[in-house]
Amino acid sequence: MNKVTATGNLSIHNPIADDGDDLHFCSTCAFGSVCLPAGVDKNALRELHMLVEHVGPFHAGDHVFRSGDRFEAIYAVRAGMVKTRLVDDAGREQVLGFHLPGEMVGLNAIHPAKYPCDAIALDTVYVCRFSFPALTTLAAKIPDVQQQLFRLLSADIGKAMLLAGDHTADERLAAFLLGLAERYSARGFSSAAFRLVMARADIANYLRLAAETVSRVLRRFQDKNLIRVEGRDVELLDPASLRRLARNLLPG
Amino acid sequence: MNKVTATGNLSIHNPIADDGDDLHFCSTCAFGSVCLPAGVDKNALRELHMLVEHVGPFHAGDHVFRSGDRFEAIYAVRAGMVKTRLVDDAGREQVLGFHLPGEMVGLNAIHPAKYPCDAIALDTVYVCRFSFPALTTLAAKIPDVQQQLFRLLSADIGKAMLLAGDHTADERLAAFLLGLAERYSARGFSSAAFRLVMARADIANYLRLAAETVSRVLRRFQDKNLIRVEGRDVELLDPASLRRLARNLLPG
DNA sequence: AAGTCGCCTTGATCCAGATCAGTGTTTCAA
DNA sequence: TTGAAACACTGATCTGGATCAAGGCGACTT
Repeated sequence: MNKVTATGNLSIHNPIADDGDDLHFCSTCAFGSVCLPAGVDKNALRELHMLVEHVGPFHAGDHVFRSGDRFEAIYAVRAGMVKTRLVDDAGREQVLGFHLPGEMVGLNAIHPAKYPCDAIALDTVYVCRFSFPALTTLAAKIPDVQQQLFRLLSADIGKAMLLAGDHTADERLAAFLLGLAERYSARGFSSAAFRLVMARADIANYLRLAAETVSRVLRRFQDKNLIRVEGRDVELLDPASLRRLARNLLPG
Repeated sequence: MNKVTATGNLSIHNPIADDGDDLHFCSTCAFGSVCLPAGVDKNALRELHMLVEHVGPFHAGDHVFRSGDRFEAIYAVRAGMVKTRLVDDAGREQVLGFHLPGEMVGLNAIHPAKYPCDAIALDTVYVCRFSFPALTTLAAKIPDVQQQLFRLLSADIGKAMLLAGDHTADERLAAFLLGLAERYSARGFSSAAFRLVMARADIANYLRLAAETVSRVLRRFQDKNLIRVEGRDVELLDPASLRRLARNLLPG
């Protein structure tokens, strides 16, 4: 995980004054390719950095934003894990996703112009806040920024559609574990072993399963030597077999 | 439905020379608000019209694009209905959506840069083709175009997420019928009675149900006087009750 | 170190919807 | 007008995963 110096709740500090950790973070962030010095116009780049506010820390259970809040900004997770969810009028929760460091949150709020879901910290979380009006202005000036936004939005449609398919509990869980592994790996963390920061109930809800089913399937995967589970820590012992299980549900 | 003069397969003609029917279509299209003369810059507007190619007709079963094709353009349906689907390596189909006149197809292809799904005409279909590179260039110049693209993309994320929820067959079907009604109504068609252009099997697949279940639920809805079904024609007799059934699954 | 609270796991039972099997019905070609 | 094929409906049975019901197992308090 990124080590981030605590700076008090909701503190905002100038990113340009930030230290090496921040640069390391940016290199793995969803906006990294455009945030980091490339062939891009230097002034424009400075503008992108100017509009980023570093916010945090949030603690487990804190809301980054709430359903119904007016949409003003999208967020990149800097550290920790964020869960998005909606709660229907019967009070039932529906988990929409988990967001790792480097991933964006809030893209689904552009259309309704209000956040359509809650974003909740699962552990200690730091985020980058991108004012959306400022970002669109910048996007009109820097083609790479616009492209990246289109790509991020489009990718989310694809992800959501995959999850909507009808798949067995085994397929879903295998795909979930591999998906996490791949995302951790893309951000520079280990893809073989990682921590399930969220509760079993959250995993279950996200995958549209019962918590009991998640327990049982993890157990079964362990018995077949596909994984090793110990509490919230997982190790993928046989990614190839998992991939075979999940093949109908993985991107591609 | 829009009456469109047949012009031969894949014919392309200059939209600026188009007749009144096209204008009527544009007023109900997803891009209508930006395509049609508003307070917008006239030259820019002309550019948007310039980059639109009218393509068609496609006939039932024809592909508008195929999975794996290089992504170059997004499409607005002008007339008819388009189904998007993917086929996994085991040959099983997964229906991703149905697209009515005025709706966009292909937004989920931006990220992978290849179409991740097939788009197939369900009946006689005409589309507007928007070259994506041209569109992004234009979006950088006209804020309304950029905004509209962001909104369309964001809205699709929300739709896909709702479908991913776990819901009973009754909820799904009620929401499906109401959703269609609302979309037809938004495009200027009747919301009380319309035709299910797609086969029962497609509806079932889209809703992750068996075709038999769709039959049975429609039957049950009819017995409860919620709808009247006759072949592929439906009439919504009691939208209020349907809405109550579907409340956990409808936007909002 | 004992109690409490939040998970997590395991076993037993149940049920919504899938699957299987068979029968109409519509469409359309010749 | 007949035949064939695709589609739609209905009934009987089966099943994956939900639900119900108990424990177990840390991680904090006190």
